[in-house]
Amino acid sequence: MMNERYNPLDAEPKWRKVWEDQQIFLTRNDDPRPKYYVLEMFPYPSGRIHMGHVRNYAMGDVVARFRRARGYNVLHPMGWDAFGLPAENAARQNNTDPAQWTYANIATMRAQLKSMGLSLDWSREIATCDPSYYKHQQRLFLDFLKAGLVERKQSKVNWDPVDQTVLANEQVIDGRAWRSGAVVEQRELTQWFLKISSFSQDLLDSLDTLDRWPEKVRLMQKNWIGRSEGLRVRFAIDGAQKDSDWREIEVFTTRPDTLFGARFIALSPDHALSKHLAADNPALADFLAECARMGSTAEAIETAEKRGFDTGLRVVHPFDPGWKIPVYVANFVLIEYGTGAIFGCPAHDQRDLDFANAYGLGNTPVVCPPGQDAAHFVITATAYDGEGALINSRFLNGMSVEAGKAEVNKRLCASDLFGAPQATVTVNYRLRDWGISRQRYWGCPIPIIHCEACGVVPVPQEQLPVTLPSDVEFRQTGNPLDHHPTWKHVKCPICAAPARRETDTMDTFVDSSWYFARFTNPHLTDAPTDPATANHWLPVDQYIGGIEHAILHLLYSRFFTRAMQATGHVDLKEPFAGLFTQGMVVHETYRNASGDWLTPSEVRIEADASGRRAFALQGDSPVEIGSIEKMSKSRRNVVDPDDIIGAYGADTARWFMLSDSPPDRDIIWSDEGVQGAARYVQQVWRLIGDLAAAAAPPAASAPQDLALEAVAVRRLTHQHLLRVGQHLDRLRFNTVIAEIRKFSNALMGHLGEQAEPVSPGLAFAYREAADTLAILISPVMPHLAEACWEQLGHIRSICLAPWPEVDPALAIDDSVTLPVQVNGKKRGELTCPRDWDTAAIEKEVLQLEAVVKALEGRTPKKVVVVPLRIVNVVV
RNA sequence: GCCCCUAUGGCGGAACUGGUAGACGCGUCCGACUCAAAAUCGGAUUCCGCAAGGAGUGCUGGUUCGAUUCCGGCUAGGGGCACCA
Repeated sequence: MMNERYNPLDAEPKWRKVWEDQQIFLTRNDDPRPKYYVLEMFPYPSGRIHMGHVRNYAMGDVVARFRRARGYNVLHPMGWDAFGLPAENAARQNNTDPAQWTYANIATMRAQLKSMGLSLDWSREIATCDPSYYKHQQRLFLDFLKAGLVERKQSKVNWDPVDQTVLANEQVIDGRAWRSGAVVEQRELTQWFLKISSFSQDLLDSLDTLDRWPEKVRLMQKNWIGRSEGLRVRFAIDGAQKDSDWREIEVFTTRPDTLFGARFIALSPDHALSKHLAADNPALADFLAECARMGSTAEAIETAEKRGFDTGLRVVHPFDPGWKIPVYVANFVLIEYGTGAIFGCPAHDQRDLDFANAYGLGNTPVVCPPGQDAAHFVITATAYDGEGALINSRFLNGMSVEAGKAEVNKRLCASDLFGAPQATVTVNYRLRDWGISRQRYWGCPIPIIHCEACGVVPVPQEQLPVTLPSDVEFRQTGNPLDHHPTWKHVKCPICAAPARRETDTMDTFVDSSWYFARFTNPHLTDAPTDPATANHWLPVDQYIGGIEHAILHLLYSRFFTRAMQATGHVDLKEPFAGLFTQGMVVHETYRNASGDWLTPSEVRIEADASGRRAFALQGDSPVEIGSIEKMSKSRRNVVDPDDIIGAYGADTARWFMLSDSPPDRDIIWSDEGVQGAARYVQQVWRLIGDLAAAAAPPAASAPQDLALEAVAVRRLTHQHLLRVGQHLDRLRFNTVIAEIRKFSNALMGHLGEQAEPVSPGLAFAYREAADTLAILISPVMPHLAEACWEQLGHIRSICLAPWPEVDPALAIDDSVTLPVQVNGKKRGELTCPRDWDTAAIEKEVLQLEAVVKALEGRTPKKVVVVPLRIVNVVV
């Protein structure tokens, strides 16, 4: 018998070498088995992996290994989201080359990921900063351009004054830049846009088909797309010339039912009419300038008063030619949404009420809440936006809000203003087009040439890739490509005249919007994808990553897949059939008396019945144990994966990462927990050793008659095999681990009670149990599983072993133990054959001593028998 | 402000579609081994109670033979959106 301790630090590298030498995780595109594509969000090569990566990739690897054992041809690739600002910042600080910095980081992190024992097909590795990748991204851009999915337009953009670049709306959080944290300014620039809004409705509708996505993510995307149905209404400007450009104002409203409550029209300061009027009205021009200066931070918006400027214009109410309504320019009206103009109904919209109260415009209640007296219902400081009956609204009086909307829609769509319908029913979306221009060096160049004569000219496909120059200067602020002496000067592809390259590069979210497709044929040189292969592998069956990408990355990828479908690169709409969002890794924080944060490795913990205390290793002074928070450099509550793997091995780290907490919730990293996992590694090793000593040879067949205890062991095996498989299917890794521990606990208990010698039947049962245990742990602890497998006498890698089949006859007991309740309180148990009918159970239950006692002579009113579950005697 | 999610022992959490609440682990306590410690192994561990027994899944009401699970009302914590008309 061999009961030496298992040494993961020796064993793990050995097994990884075996996998690599035998190319076990190489995936062939022409493998005939059913496909399964599992993908974890690829990392940004920041320098080192962190515990969040360990958790993410451990989960994906369990899925990959489990599916492989279940007979699937698994695609499980890895790559690098390698463009982005940190490389440029490092270049600026240390005078290094962004490419060198990035590739050095990749080398470090690749080695770290390999030390985790992930079953990745490294032959498919890609880096988005490599010309062999971004060449195809440029091709996609040009194809999208041709298909009308790209637009160049002047637009008001979010400008990050620190990073000196443009940000998408999604990258502005509380008025601040998502990366630099700077307060974002508004600027007018010409930008490239991807027309994500042309898919608004489809992106919304298809959310319903994503039944293996978290409800939360679908809801967030739904809100982000922000569909609202309403009416565009054209108001004639009072006294305007018939043929004037400024004879009407169009507004968007979702409350046409409140049209008789209108008190004003408000234009956005950026509305064309506002600017037109300001041209010969200096006071208005001043007001517009003031609005432009106003910050867009959350606080600024929160505290900003509603301010307006009376233009002096009046419009005509669409239902009453004699009713004139004043036109204001108001600071709270957004140019980007709807038509950039609204009609104000103060009684039923809080913003409108605030504005009306500030300018003495009054209000007319037109919706009367249920139970209120219409004659006495007044609005003063709080608008009413609920349901009710319409009042003060002529032909709408008495109608519900819903009916009123329908009536107004019907009438206004049918009536005429200047030869066109006065109103149209429309749908508005909050989702806006995706501005991708960035004034940065370390990104994918936009393959466009600007020519004085020919205008905007796409770079001809055969000239792709447009590569980044390597000799760049980072000491100036702004875009290094713009400062480069030669790079941007080219000949126009059409007329050969001197022309200028586009110096903006693409938002890095573009890079990650199609990498999952590239993995299917990653080294193809003449096209982004080969559609047959891409269509075979896609969609990704299981995608795993952080919830922080719920909107940005996932929505962009959904758009990109549609755009790639429209341009013939793939033939599907939804890239990710299954999505799983894992929780963060969190840890206690430690602070010494002078308020400095300490890392976990600088702290010693003492615990007894009175609680836990911490002391600094240096000086042994007491340390305050603070709140549990996401691992971060600022709080120093980080644990380095290298340290853990170096001390305990990868299997222990993986096992602990997946135990305890449900995978979608945060997990608290604790040293005690890791030690528990390390203990279990040794337990399994001992148990397998003991079982191996008593087990039948590999591939032995079952003896004819099995003794009772042999059947009992087989039942244990098949019952736990069944449950582990069920939990794995549902990605419930914490309960997977609990079931495996239950199984090994039961086997240890059994082995402890068993007297020598072992019968042939029992030897067979041990063989089955040990083989099964090794396979059950193999997705989570692959190195240990290999060592156990070898110990059990197997020659080929456990990675090639099929997942055992559950024998239903063994997985299901033929007798059941039913809890017996009297009036809902448990009083006893009844063990009976599985197939007993209700009547037999009822009869037996009423004779149970505990039941008779609890009845105290009373007659049962009713006996509820739930088959295989419970019996309840009701008195 | 609007929308959503969550709440179970000392701690992380388990409980399939309404059916024995607390699986599995961590911690703690007791014991074995040891000169001793570590490691390891065995036992106990929701609360009250010596016990019989009783109470118990944030609070509160309801549906049900039976509720952690379903419904209504609250409280607390977390998240998303936010002058979106």
